[in-house]
Amino acid sequence: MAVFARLGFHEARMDDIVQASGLSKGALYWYFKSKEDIIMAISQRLFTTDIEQLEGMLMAEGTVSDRLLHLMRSRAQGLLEMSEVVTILFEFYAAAVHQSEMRQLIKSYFQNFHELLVALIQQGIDGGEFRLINAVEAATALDSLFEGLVVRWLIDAESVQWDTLSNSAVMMFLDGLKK
Amino acid sequence: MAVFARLGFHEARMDDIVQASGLSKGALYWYFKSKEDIIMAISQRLFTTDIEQLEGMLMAEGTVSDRLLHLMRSRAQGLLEMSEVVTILFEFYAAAVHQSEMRQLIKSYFQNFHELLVALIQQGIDGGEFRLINAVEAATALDSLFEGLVVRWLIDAESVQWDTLSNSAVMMFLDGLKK
Amino acid sequence: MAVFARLGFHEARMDDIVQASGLSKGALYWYFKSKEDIIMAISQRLFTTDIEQLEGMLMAEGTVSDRLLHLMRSRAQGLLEMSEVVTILFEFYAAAVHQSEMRQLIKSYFQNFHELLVALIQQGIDGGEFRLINAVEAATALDSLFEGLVVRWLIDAESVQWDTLSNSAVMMFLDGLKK
Amino acid sequence: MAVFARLGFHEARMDDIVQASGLSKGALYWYFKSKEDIIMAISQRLFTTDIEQLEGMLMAEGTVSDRLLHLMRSRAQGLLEMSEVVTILFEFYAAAVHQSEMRQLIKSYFQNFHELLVALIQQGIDGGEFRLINAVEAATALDSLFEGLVVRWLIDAESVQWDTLSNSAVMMFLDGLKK
DNA sequence: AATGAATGAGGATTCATTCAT
DNA sequence: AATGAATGAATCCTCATTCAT
Repeated sequence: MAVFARLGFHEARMDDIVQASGLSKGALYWYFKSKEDIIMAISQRLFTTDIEQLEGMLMAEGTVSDRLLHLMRSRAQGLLEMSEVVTILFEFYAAAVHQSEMRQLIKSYFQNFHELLVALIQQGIDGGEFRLINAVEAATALDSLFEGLVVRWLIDAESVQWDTLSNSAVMMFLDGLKK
Repeated sequence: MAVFARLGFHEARMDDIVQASGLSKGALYWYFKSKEDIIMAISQRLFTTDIEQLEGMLMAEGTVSDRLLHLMRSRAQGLLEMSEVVTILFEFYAAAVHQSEMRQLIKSYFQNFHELLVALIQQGIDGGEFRLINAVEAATALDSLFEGLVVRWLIDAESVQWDTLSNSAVMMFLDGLKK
Repeated sequence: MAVFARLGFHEARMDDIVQASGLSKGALYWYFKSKEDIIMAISQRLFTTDIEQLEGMLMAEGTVSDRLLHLMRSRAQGLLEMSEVVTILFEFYAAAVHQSEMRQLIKSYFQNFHELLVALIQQGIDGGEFRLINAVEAATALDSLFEGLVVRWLIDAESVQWDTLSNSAVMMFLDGLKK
Repeated sequence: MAVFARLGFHEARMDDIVQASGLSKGALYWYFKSKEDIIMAISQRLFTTDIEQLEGMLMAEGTVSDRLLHLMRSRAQGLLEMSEVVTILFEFYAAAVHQSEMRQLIKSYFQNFHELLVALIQQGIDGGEFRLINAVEAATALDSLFEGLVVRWLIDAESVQWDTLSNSAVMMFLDGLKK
């Protein structure tokens, strides 16, 4: 992951990975049958949702707004922790456009979050915390808001201050949903 | 652009471009000194803002909300019109991570929109249409919302219905800004 | 051909061919898309019968025996002239076992000679020169006699003296056909 | 042998042999020190003449013609019995061209038969069954006839009907030798 | 301005063989 | 005797770029 993050999928040479991994060329190919295979393995790790954690959110205490805020903050936290490595994200997105396997994987990843958001927002509506909005559209918007912040951050790190933004941006949006 | 959109930057061969362009190999190199050069030329075309159009927005009639809505809709419209070709977007983003020239270009592109949004939102605040919010943060959020929709759309076209979403998602958000 | 004859298909490196041909690596691949392709091209040249020459035999003057003898001698002559290169023959035969394209080619090559022999022998029977034998079987035998001499010669050059053998061996056989 | 017959020497991987043999990689290398070594071991088995059987021929009852006919038929029988595996023959011949050890082995194998044939034919001459021909040349021709049938058969199985041919072809030839 | 044959450094992959266990 | 993970030299092929015409 470090090698791909540093050089990109195409510029990264198998020799770079050999060196970084401490494996021999043969050993690397013993574990992964091709460069492509390594990329797929990484994507699997990167785009696998911790479903239990998500479901925990659904059951958690507190207002829906608070929980959504918390969810976004913890996702932001996750990104920051692996910031050395997230730069590959676009490589995966780019690959997804041309490879259906990759596309499926990322699609599912997106959908998992999306479904959680829909469920949470519906809770908010049912519980009288939110107005009678379209939960699916609201979830898509919130999803996109987050995804867009990630994009902006990757292109121009300084333009996105996670600590303040993940609060204020999401709160602004949630304000629009509230009664 | 069509070739790159179809194959991606790395998979696209100069011979593919030669064929698609109807030029000879020599002629292609007569006009562009390298593959890199073609990519930069495309990026220049893709990430150049029509400043005048943006400034027109600032002066236009109507409520700020309406104008923001209109802006988002026309950007969405623009994307849809070149949907054959937008799939290269991630390639450019990926390239931006490793090449400062590309990064600068996209950064500026983002910033142009961002500044317009800041100005518009400030108008809204000053005119009493919006609450006393942080205009920069609100603009970043709105920016990101749009950018995120694009990402989701590219990965999973069906999950983003531009015609309804660019309305409702943005409106939801704007509701959060309103008094 | 020289390279393959010297080293065999597998031991011969593309670099050897590059060197022997005076081409650059790129140029070699410009003309032949793979090593396989070169081998197929050579086989095409090697296993292409000069049909006209064969047909000439059919019309020629003289007894059938004389003409058969002459045919065998001229085939032997042909082999000797390219003796530097015939050593690849087994490589082609071995390849034919596993590749149908190669097998077809060699099969046709064999069949061309076979058909000529059948026709000639039939002439001999019809003209009263030969006994009432099965022309197809006789042709197969004569074919095989020649092919077997080639095999023995390639394995053990000294055991086959073309100048005397192509005479005496064939004549012995023809004696068996005569009235 | 089965693996080599199916794939050829070069295409056959040690892993293929490992799998086919049921041995582990280490065990395979415990018994054979290299791929080459396996090939040589197979060749030894394949190109070892049953000298006693041959000598039996010399002493056997019956006319020389009958015994020659019987010899050829039993060789043909032998080939048919291992027809799954004979396809490697060309691989060995091809190898013989470049490796003197292999060449020697096959040469000796050929010579054993050759010497038997010479002896038998000489018997025929001495016994008045055959004309006063050159026994060595006649033996070479008969050898070659058989070898050529094998070649034709391997390339185009249908063109050689062993049951009828090993009779008629050889008989035709023998007719040429008879008084 | 245009052509397209030629270049060759570079790179992913293979696979016979080894060796610690 | 047996295992199978590990080795890395060797090889085919690619493809952006050049340049004589």
